[in-house]
Amino acid sequence: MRDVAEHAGVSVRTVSNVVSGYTHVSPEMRARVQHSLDALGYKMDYLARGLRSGRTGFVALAVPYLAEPYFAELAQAVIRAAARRGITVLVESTEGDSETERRILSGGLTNVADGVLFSALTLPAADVAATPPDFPLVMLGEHDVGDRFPRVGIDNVAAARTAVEHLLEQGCRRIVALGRNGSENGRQRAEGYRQALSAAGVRRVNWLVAPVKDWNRAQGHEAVRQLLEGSGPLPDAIFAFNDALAVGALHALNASGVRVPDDVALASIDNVPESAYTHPPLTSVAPDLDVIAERALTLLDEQTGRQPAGESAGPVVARRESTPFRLVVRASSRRQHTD
Amino acid sequence: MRDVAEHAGVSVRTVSNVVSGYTHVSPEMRARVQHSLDALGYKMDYLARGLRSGRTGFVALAVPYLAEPYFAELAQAVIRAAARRGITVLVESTEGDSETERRILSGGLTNVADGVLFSALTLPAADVAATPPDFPLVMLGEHDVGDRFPRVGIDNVAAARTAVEHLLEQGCRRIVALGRNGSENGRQRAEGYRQALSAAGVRRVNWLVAPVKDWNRAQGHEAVRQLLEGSGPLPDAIFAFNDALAVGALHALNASGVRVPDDVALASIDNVPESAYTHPPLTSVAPDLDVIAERALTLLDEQTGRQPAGESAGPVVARRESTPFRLVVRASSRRQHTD
DNA sequence: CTGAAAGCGCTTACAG
DNA sequence: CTGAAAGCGCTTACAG
Repeated sequence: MRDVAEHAGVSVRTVSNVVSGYTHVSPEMRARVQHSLDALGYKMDYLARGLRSGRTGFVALAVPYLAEPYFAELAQAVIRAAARRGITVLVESTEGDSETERRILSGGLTNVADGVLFSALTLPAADVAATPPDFPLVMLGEHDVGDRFPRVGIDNVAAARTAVEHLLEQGCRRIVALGRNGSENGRQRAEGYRQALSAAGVRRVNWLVAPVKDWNRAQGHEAVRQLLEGSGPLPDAIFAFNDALAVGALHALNASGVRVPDDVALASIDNVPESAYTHPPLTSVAPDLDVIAERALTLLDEQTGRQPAGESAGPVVARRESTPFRLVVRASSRRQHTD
Repeated sequence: MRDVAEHAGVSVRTVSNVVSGYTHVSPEMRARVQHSLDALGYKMDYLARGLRSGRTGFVALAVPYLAEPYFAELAQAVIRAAARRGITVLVESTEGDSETERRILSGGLTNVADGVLFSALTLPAADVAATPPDFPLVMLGEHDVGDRFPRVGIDNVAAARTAVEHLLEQGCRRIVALGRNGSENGRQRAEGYRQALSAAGVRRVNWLVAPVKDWNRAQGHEAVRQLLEGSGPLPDAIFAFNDALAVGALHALNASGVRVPDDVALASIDNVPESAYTHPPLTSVAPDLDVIAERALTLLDEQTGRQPAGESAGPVVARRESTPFRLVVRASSRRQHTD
């Protein structure tokens, strides 16, 4: 920058003003500086800027498993939304490790990022209450860490209820839930499941499986395999807490020659791209990831811009933002083949 | 850091030595400093360190589509490998945009990362030759940008040949290739396909589809749907250039009631997790992503540590590293049901 | 509208 | 083995 200033015969202040898009620079001055900028091939060092200004232009995104389709999609959506704002995303994959989650909460990413978007899995709300993070943070998904920080995601109770209501409409009555209510996420989806059954006056089969942490294909497969090996009566539908579990379930069903949806219908939540290509394709509740990403970034901005003139250094007003979702009906649940 | 120094009654130099793990510090001094470090809750500002030392501890990874399972897996592997070295990964998704790729090549990520791992899609080798990047760079995958920079990935010719040889062993003779040879990646996989057929003395059907850039489920589905609608004779096998295309192909096959593998066998490359759960499960060539990530990081390190005592500021010795792969045989190609 | 100068939090020759 | 000091590339009151 000094070189540029010399080349243009101005002070570094002026160069800084130009590259930062500061308004009060005369056009001819701006043109002259721009010329030198180009001539010397100047490239802003964002780190140095960050050191001085306290802002880096980075946002960190921490997810449990980047390779799980849902999180990969989410990350993609966040990167897209961030790019629109000219900010770069730093992706961290916690691998479901609670130590890593705790480290992130205590600011492990924070001197390199202006804020963090955090999709937690195991983090106890008590920890958050004990040592509240002192940096801009927004939680993604349902994991509950108390209400000190905003959270954005779909209304899981409603999403689960929607999926189960759909199965009921198809005539299913023995609907099993595949997942587990050990996490906040699980509790909410289980609650939606119960609500739908109660409202319809249908007896709960209430059969819950799969460890809390791993809502993946392997767990879904294993759980349903065991169900099929058992001697009990088959359910006539499975509501999986997410698509990964549903894909695993479908695999077990297909392998055993159980017909989907005729013998057992299937519906779940996430609507990952893969679900449109399974055999049969999966009915799933689709969150709008672009909206989630957009809102999350906005809520982060609002925290960054804190500390106004007055004294209002109070805690962030926690908000629970429920983003829209829709049910995508596919063959896995379509009993009466209407189309 | 100054505060810590004061608290411990030493100079900042000493504090810096301690936190950097510099060897020549007396144990008692180290202990005293450590005590102050803990007492004050010191946290290193890596940006400031980077500004001074010229190294940030970040590595950038640029992939075409983060949400494509293969790239999500790759990113996960790179993040894991980087974590072992104490470095953080910055993930960029180019969305297959050549402008973005060019920007990355001209150093768009470089003042924030010590080096970049780049899985390019469209970047012309000529561009790279014209303005060779002046930062540590290693190319991932087969995209050819000339030999100024190391490249790591599987040997695609061999991988494709392996898959096709396997189909031939199953008795298939009319083997169609699903993909396109417009990219380097495509050329190599097409070449492997040809080699396998020639070696077996089998006539090429040589039927190539799907745009260069989008080897995804939708393209695979569409291409095979059109094939099935055509009046020509059906192939007895499809070799898809990657799993995403294969998943799409399988979807079209299943929808048309074509039996896999009995009518048409199917094999591809990537072995993404999804492929173990399709119906039937997909035969695929599995690259070892952990090895790729590990080697890529090592090759980056070697470039960073350049400029030895002597004058050898010559160009990096470009190396083509071929990482191991193995064929995972699943039901989609198993003609004689041996297990 | 523009200059001269301090400082963000570190590291690293240079002395001792 | 440790100190005092310069400087990485920026931004930003403070003057003018």
